[in-house]
Amino acid sequence: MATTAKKPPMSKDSLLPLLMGHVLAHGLGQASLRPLAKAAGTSDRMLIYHFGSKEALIADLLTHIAGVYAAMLDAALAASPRPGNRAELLAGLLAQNGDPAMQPFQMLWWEIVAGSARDLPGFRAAAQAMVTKLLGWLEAQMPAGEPDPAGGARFLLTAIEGAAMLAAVGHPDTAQDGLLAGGLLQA
Amino acid sequence: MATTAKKPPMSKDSLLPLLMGHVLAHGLGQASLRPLAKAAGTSDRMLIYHFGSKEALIADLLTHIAGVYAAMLDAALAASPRPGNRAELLAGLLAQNGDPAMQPFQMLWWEIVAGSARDLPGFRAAAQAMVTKLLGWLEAQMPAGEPDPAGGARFLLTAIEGAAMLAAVGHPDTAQDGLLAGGLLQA
DNA sequence: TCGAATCTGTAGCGAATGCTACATCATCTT
DNA sequence: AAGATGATGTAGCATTCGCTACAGATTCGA
Repeated sequence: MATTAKKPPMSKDSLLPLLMGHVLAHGLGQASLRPLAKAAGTSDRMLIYHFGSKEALIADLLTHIAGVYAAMLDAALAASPRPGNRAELLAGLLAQNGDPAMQPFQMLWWEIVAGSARDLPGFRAAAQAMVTKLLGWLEAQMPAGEPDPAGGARFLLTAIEGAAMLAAVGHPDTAQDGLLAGGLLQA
Repeated sequence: MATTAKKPPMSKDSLLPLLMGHVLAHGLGQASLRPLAKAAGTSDRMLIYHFGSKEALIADLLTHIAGVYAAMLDAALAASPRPGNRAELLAGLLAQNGDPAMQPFQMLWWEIVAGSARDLPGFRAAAQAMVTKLLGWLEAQMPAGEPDPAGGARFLLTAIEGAAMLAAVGHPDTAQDGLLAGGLLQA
């Protein structure tokens, strides 16, 4: 009689989005099996069954997150008009990074960077995938008439990531000022 | 008879350098009381006694690390000649960041950034202190005749941190290429 | 239909976690 | 000398950790 859905068959693919939600909300550092399982509506027992180990779960989860990120960029690329110049592109990127909706993703990103720096299993690959994707997206978004789109995209990427880091440590204006002084932004 | 030193009185100040050594070697994420105590030649019991709680210990440790970092920059400032131009300064900074001896510090740095992004107690303050110190150091190191040393320092800081992040995630050349394309480095 | 393979729940294990109770020892004041 | 104060060791507690053993349940092919 009850409206409870009986059999949505559980699988990695059905679990990963729920796990991602928990990790976005609470961070990777505090991600232990029982809370993760609770967030996904299962038990730690099942997580181990499907993923084999926590280490494998985290690795799978990171690749899934990288995939979601890539899809987001693809959607953004299809939706947004090509900016007219570098400053406009950079300003848009900074605004998007600063968007509160992006904050959980940003916080997760720094945990991935830290894990990548320590070469924890799965972290380096996910971080590289996301950076590579972002770099490609940037090249595609470079304004028409750029003499060196690849180099320009790499330049912007470096600036964006530096700005994101400074924002993360509570120097929100420092990067803005620097990019203005460097002529990458217009007042 | 034995040459064992009996009473070096234990204190926060005597413990912090040893704790820092352990954290540089193994990371903050795996820093639990018993291993930390072992590295410092004590017991978890004593760490709690001196610091009150693990949370307070970590906060004290981060402040200490920020102080050590500041002292390192002061020493470097006194020792190094003023570079002749921005590209020279930037190249020197990138080389220093890439130095293998700096790698433990870099890995720790990303953990601090991640903690700061999540606003873990003590992390934001330590990160801000270090960034502020580095920014001041950069301003003092800006080549003579710079029209806007403060803005230039912020610009370089953004670039350096972006480059460091890209190196941490296994894109070691991307930032280099970008900074070349951006005219901040000379080939 | 029936056996086999695939799922899932319950219960728990051994280790590690942060922290505490209690007793002991050293030192310092009066 | 006597007591007070601070420092240290031993032992343990309650909780959480990743993971496993075991037993039902379910599903699917023969």
